[in-house]
Amino acid sequence: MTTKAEKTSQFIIKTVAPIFNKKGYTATSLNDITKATGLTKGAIYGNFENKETLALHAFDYNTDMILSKIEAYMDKGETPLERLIYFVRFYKNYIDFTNNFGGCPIINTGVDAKNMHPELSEKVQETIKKIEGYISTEIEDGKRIGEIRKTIIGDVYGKRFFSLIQGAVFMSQTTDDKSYTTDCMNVILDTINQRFK
Amino acid sequence: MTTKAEKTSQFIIKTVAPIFNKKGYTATSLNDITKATGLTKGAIYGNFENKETLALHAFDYNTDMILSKIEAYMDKGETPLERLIYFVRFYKNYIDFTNNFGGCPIINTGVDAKNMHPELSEKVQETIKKIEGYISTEIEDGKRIGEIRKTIIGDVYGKRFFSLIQGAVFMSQTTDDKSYTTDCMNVILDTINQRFK
DNA sequence: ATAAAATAATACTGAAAGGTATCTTTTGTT
DNA sequence: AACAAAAGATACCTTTCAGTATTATTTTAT
Repeated sequence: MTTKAEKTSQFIIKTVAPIFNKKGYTATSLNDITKATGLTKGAIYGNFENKETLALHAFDYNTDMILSKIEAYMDKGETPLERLIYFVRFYKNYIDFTNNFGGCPIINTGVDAKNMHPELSEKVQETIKKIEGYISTEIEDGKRIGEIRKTIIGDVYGKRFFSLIQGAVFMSQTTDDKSYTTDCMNVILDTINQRFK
Repeated sequence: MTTKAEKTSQFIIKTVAPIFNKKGYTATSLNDITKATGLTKGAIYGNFENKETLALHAFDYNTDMILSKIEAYMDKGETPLERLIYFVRFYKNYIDFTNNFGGCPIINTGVDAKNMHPELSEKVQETIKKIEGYISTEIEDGKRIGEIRKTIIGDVYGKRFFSLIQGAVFMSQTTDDKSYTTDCMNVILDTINQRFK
């Protein structure tokens, strides 16, 4: 059973998540929050200890949304190599997806929280490691079943691919030019086809 | 002749530039500015119309610093291909360089200004185009003198390389792990050696 | 050296910030 | 339907915010 408070909390997080993502922690004011939710400060502080706690929940909400979507995409593949390819394909439409809530939360929060908010910054780093793990795990699994060359090191390509992905996403979202992501994802797919098999 | 005011203005910009870079526009307060400079609000507002103008000058200061350093590096090369290689080598030490003033201003300001400050965001985009131009110009020049294959398109590799560079820089600076930039710059250098000649 | 002009310090403003204590309303239980 | 408990609204707190008008102090040119 979900209580009223639980539903309100979820509603607040969901409503506020894109605002924190767009404006960053400091620039998002309690006024922004009450205006967006239609609730008063009393309601907000009844459900969350303070602005910081709410921001942490908002980041979790955003990342969970992305991670579950990645996983759903990868599940379409039946072998490690196929799952890896679906992972890359996911990022072809990533910009359209994240534009709905103000851009990539990893980049936005990563930059916003660095130097400003250690706890939030830590969460970003964990998310990065998790997504890199998606890549390296599939590579190592692919090696084990003979689908991917033994010379390909999962960790190396996890970091390398994710660097290119995040770089392309940053460029696309700051210049409003989708060609960065589409081209770079094709580069990754070519690399996989030419060197991984 | 440089007047007192011009020197003070320059001092303020120089002192405040890393603060804006680290904390972002909104999170940087007038109190931060007066404390860092040792000056009072009267002095700040005597030299700058408002906080926004100061932030714009601060961004220009940061980018000019980087652009001049890139150009100095590229000047070491005597041919287009050599200059391109020196360009990439520059980014091998980029993290150590930008750590001194709180990270890459293109990434930091790009994220901070997007959705929040159109004029600053425009400046970031111009800087991106400028640096991509460094890459594509050398490629096209290299093609002209027969140093680089005709099939290599400058614009394409300008965007592609800079995506990987900025991605690696983002990863290195948010995870405090220099290996992203060192590995990715090696990847670019390998690509140049194997496909450009 | 001095007067005029430029520059910086002081003291202040109203607005907005995050947060809280208290009162009111809504909810679930009997 | 009545009541206790939970949830939300109101009104207020202190602090900090960007910005300014005025006063004091340096510079600079004569």
